[in-house]
Amino acid sequence: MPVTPPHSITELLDRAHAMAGLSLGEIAAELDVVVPEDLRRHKGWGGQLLELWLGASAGSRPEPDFPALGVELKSIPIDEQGKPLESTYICVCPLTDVSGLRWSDSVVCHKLNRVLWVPVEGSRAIPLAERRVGMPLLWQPDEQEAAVLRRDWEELMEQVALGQVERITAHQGEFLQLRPKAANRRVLTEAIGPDGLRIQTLPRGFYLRSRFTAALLSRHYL
DNA sequence: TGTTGATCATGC
DNA sequence: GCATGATCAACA
Repeated sequence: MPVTPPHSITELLDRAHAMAGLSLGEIAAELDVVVPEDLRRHKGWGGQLLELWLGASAGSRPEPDFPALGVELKSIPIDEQGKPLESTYICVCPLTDVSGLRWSDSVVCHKLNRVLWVPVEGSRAIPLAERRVGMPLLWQPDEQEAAVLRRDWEELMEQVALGQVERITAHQGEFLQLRPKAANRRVLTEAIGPDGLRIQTLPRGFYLRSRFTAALLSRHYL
């Protein structure tokens, strides 16, 4: 029952491989964690269970789950055919002081530099406790993927910098999209407005389209 | 039926 | 409020 952070990539992968094939209920039992009825009011439960098992540093800091290893952990819900059921949240989008911000310095770039993807059966037809964990995949974007991600990011951030954040929709971006990320629609944060003045707007987050994660998974597993 | 916009829990 | 972990559910 690992709780200390892994000392190496190898150790992290060993732990992740040991999870493959287990159900969430089995893992929860090992960790003495209660399994909720469903995820409606426990949306991050699965991800946090994996964090516990793998020894990820807890907390809500804007840094990788395994700081010493530079690895970000992402659980990804998949259907019967192994295709992602949801887009993947990456991080919040800065909405002020963004002029001069470069891709290579961005949180998106850093987070996606090394990701440990852990597929989990996500069909709502399967009781939560019975959903199984799949084979983990340690991934780094290849040149083409990185180029598109960079372009998406630059286009979105340019609009943010120009005070056009409220004109951005989730339709934009080939791989990366910008969507609301908040407790509810009444939450406000500061942003740059159309006239360069500060405005209050809904916080936004960067997400990876499921089309992208689907390609990434199939490229490795197929 | 796939996506977009909205929402839920938690810690600080 | 902001950052983490995400999925829900209405609508195109």
